[in-house]
Amino acid sequence: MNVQFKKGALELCVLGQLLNQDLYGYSLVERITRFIDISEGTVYPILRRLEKDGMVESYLKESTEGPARRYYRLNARGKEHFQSMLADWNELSQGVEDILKGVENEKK
Amino acid sequence: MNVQFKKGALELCVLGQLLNQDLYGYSLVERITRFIDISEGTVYPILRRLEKDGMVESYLKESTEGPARRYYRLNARGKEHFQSMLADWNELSQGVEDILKGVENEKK
DNA sequence: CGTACTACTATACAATATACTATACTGGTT
DNA sequence: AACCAGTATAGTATATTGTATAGTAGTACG
Repeated sequence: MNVQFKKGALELCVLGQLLNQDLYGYSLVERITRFIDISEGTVYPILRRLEKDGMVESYLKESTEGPARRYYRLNARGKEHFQSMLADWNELSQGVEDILKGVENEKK
Repeated sequence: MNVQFKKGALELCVLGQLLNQDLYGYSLVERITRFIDISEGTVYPILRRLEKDGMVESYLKESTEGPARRYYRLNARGKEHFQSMLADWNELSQGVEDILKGVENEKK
């Protein structure tokens, strides 16, 4: 998979997952990896950045299956950010589609 | 528009435009800008990179409306590259869609 | 002489990949 | 009981790479 395509998209996916429930980093990796190849070393920096930028808040919770989990909760600002990113994403993917549209037609 | 989303996507758009006709840098900017905001300082590096990587060949052609235009022609390798990128793009955008799907449903 | 057309470059910025380190618990073997 | 492998979990440093910004410069035309 072209690496560059993922730029920004992974953050959008993380935000989308947090929209309806608090999740911890490792579970985000598991969830997203079902659809897009992503590694831990990518998710944690995203979460740190989101926290630094005031989009999410985090809290620790004990686990019976390993070390304590750090859950992330999307706050109001994060939700706005998600909506804004989603709009951009839709705009871009629509733009790409429009630009490539007709290529097949003209081809023959 | 989120800058990061465009990573890679602009190259895909350039390749798509060159699939059926040779074009020069400035015209690529004009064509793509109709759908996605892109500047000259972004297009020329992409073209240089594509040429360096053996995806396109270029040639000069005089113009009556300004300096000579450098046209770019997509070669066989470039066409393969486009198909490969397009597949990746479709895979990613499908992945993002799948991940975000259901978010609205769960919401209420 | 100003404006549009066209090519091109240098620098900075930002997100991801890679390749780690480190800790906690579980289950099996000795 | 002690050890060890494996899984779960959090985290970091460095390199790579593509785009944005802000230019320079040259040609044609009014």
